[in-house]
Parts: sequence; structure tokens; C-alpha cells
Amino acid sequence: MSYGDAMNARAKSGERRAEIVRAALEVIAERGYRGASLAAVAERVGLTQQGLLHYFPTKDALLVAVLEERDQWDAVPDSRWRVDLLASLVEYNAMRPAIIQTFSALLGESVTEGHPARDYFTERYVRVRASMAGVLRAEYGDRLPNGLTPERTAPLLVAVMDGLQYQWLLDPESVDMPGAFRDFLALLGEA
Amino acid sequence: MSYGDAMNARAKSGERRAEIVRAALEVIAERGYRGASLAAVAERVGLTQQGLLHYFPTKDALLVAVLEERDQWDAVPDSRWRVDLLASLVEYNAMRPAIIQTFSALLGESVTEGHPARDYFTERYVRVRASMAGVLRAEYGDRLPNGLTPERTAPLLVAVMDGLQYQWLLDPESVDMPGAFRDFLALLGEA
DNA sequence: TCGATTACCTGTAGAGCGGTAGGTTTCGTA
DNA sequence: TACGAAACCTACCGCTCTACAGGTAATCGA
Repeated sequence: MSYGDAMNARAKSGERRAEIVRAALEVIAERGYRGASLAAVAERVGLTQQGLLHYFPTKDALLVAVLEERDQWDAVPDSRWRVDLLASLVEYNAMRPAIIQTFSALLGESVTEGHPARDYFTERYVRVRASMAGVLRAEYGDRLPNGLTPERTAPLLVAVMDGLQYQWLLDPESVDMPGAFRDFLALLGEA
Repeated sequence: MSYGDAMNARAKSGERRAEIVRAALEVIAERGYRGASLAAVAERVGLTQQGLLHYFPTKDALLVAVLEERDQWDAVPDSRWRVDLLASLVEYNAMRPAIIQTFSALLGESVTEGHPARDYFTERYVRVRASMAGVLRAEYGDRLPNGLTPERTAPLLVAVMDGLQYQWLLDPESVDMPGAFRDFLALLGEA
């Protein structure tokens, strides 16, 4: 038996790790983090569970890699965001249910005690709210309807995005996520 | 050894079941449903895991009981809801983090495949959206800002409530959940 | 007072989990 | 071509989980 015959030169370490992270994304989407087993992830990339542990020494280390990938995924510089780009982002998300399912499941789990993603989401929300406040200010100035400030509106914007995702994941036929999000933006557009 | 000496006549079956459901609520809040073990719930009410199974023959049966309790908890007849009562509800929720943590964790898990609470949440959202549309119509009539209808606004209202809960659970210091919710309602109040 | 039902218990099966130990093959490099 | 590191494997440990089987003590209605 020989391992490297057919796959020889390709499959450098980095590639393999990326494959694994991608598989982990999928498995977490299907079963959540607690429900995801290393063996299930490993099988999806043609490894044994112990083979996977060669790349990520613990389950938590794998989760960290998953979260890091996400960070770099939506790392658009603040200054480049605009409200209509947000609408496009939601539209784009609506075409990639697997990924948003992964992070919706993780977010839900993360509110439980000692969850390894808890700090990540907490800090992420702080950043995202600040970022969204900036976007709102750039678009509408300091004055939003009803005397709201961008800082007070940002949590609402984020809440709408997250909340719609759950409704949409559970029942995509009944919920027009991008449409609803545009409705919300329109609400902010009224001076 | 005798079991019924000290606790004799009290602790009828129904009471015991209610105790167990309450304990399950707590454990699910702390660890999620998948992470919650029957043994942990049992211990909290002074039973063995097998003793608990006498009342609920499977783990799923216990979850069903938890969800049923919730249903009857917020079973206010549609006609009696009003928008200012919603604001009060959110304020009330902000004083009971354990319960909203339970259902936020369950909602997150429920988007995963084959989760036993998935149907429950899907159907619940259908009902709640319809109910909220009714509330909005009663309060604002058919015309909301920007030509929105109550039916199109209801998903947003629900999304804001859910989404704010996650932000608040993760970082209660930074997020004024009731205040933010009132801000959102004010947005709808503009004609 | 008896007999069924209820309310638990102990014991255990059976599966899955993350992780360790320690091997062997392959590959890159000198 | 020799050697160390990388890439995987098998074997296994200890734990936890749900659930079943079958027991015993208390309770309650006839």
C-alpha cells in the first residue's frame, strides 16, 4: 500500500488544509459544531479522523480556522461599503445557503456557556456594528428618520440581517430575504 | 432505603414533569439541545437519568414538552396584542435571559438537518408573522411608511426581535435591547 | 388487605466521541 | 543516496451519551 502514488506532487499542505476547512463548513452547516464529528469531516476529504488531526490538532483548532476563513471572506474595507452593496450582499447570500447556514448555526450555539465561538461572535458584532454605523453615516448623514443616530440604528440593521436569515433558512419559500431587507433600507431612506 | 418517605404525598406526576421541563430549559440554555444530556437534567431535579426516562421516554419527548410549554407561555390571543405590548414583552424578556437563551440556542440549532425542533420553529414563524401582521394592521392601518404593507413588515419586526436577542445575549452591556426595539417601532410610526 | 400502578432504582448494552501513541510510507533536499 | 520531515495510517484509551431490561419500594383504589 502506498499513499502518494496517484496524488503525488499536488495536494500541498495548504491546499489540503483549505479542503478540510471547506468540508468542515459543510458538516457544521448540517449538524452544528457540537454535532459535527471530526470523523465526518475527515471522511469528506478522504482521510481518517486521525489523519485530519495531523492538520488540526484539536477540534477547536479546526473551528478557529473556519472562523478565520470567514473573517477574510467578508473583509471589505469599511470605506468601500455602501448601503446598496449591503443589499447586494444579502442577495448574494441568498444564493449560498450552505455558508449562511453554517454561521447561523454557529451563532445560535455560541450563546451557550463556554462555547469556543462565543468570543469570536461577541467581538465580531462590536466591529460590525461600528462598521455599519459608518456606512449609515456616509449614506444618510447624522440624521435618520425619527431623530435616530447611525449608532443607534446599526444594531437594528444587523439584527434585521441576522433575523431574516433564520426565517429564510427555515422556510425559503415564504420569506423573500433580499426583498425584506430592501424594505428595511427603504424605511431608513425616509427623511 | 425508601424513596417516598420525606417527599410523601406531594410531588404528583404533573408537578414532577413540570420540574423536569424547567430543569431542561436551564440545561438547554447552558449547553444547547445537542449538548444537553439527560443525566444533567436529571441531576438538577434529584433523579437518575433512568428515573427521568420514566417521565419522558426519549430525549426528543422532553424537547417536545419544552416547546409546548413555550407555546402556552406566549399564547396571548391575537386580538389582545398591541404594539406597545410588544415593547413591554421585549422589556420583560430582557429580565429573563435564561429563557430567551434557551430558545435562541434552539433556534440556531434548528436550522441544521433533521433537527427535532425544526418543524416547530418553521410553523411557529408562519403563525407569528401572520399574528404580527395583524398587530401592525390594527395599529397603523394598511399603510406603513414607504408604502409597506403589514404583511411585508411583519418579517422585519420578527427579525429585529430575534436578531437583537443574539446581540444582547452575547454582549448585554453594549446592546440596549428594549431601547433598540422601541427605535424600530418608532421607525414604523412615521407616516 | 390485596393487587395493580406509579415512581423510581441498578445494571448494562452499544455506539460515538476527541485525542494519544506509535508506526510506515513518501517526498524534498543536501 | 542518505536523512529528516511531512503525510498519513492502525490501534486503542477513556469517556459520555441514549436507551433498554428488569428489579423493588411506596401508593392508591376496590
